[in-house]
Amino acid sequence: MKRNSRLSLALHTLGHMAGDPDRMRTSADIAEHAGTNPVVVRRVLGRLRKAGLLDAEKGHSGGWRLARPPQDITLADVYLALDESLIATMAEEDAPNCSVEHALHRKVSSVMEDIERSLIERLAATTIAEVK
Amino acid sequence: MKRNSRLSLALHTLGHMAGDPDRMRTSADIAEHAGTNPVVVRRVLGRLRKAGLLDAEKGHSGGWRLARPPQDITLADVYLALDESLIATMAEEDAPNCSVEHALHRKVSSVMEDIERSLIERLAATTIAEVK
DNA sequence: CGTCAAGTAACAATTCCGGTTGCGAATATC
DNA sequence: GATATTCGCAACCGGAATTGTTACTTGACG
Repeated sequence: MKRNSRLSLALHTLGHMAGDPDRMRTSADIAEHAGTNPVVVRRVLGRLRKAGLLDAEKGHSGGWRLARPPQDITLADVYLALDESLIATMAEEDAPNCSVEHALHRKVSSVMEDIERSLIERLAATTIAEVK
Repeated sequence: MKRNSRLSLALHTLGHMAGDPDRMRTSADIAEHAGTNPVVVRRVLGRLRKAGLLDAEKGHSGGWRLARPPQDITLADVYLALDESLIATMAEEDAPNCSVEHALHRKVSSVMEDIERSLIERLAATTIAEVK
């Protein structure tokens, strides 16, 4: 798998879960379908669990399941749960003693923050139940 | 220097050039001011040269200079010249034989493209002459 | 008690990026 | 014309980040 695959893996999995919310899935099942490793799956889905989007149960007949109805989970929820920005932030300068550098950083950072807000707004408009 | 520093370096340098457009600067000068290496500077500024934003001259009294008045160079020009997206693209799946995967990819990609357009629009509203 | 599955730590493999060196080409100065 | 200076470029190194993998622990169910 390539880079930046965490969001892809998370959305892909939740998309399938939305289609059959009651089914319990193990990380091995999910990993096989997604073409990756069970540990990787647990790493990614663990974030979603901590964010309250998924429930996980151990032992026999254990696995993963949606913690909320799929209509109540938006793409923004998943994006924010992963805490992994798709919007690059400006490289912070250690010693911003240059006024030009400082002004540029402020300007571009301001734009990027607006863009990030806009992205979240767009993602919040779609739930995982709508993606099939 | 950290990641995503190419745009920072480019904008920083052009910002200074905008304040004194006639001065010729060598990559060694620029590198020292930016705290990096002359070769790195040439790598980054070389892209801007190919995009028509900068002129470079070899030999004695050679160096770098703006190719256009600073009022005619926007942040978007620099961003596009570097051909380095600040917006992450979705990991392309090799075999998109999964309909959920496919639908998700289309949905998210569509949003990301809108966001990228929006970013460029925002960057195009500011010229390097305005950042001081 | 044994099995199954998540949770987690540790390590290897890969990729990406800036930094560095070296050399060639072009141009100004002597 | 010789020399010095500067960009252009290719090759390689090293660090950082990410994914893949192994191994072990914890907890739940039959």
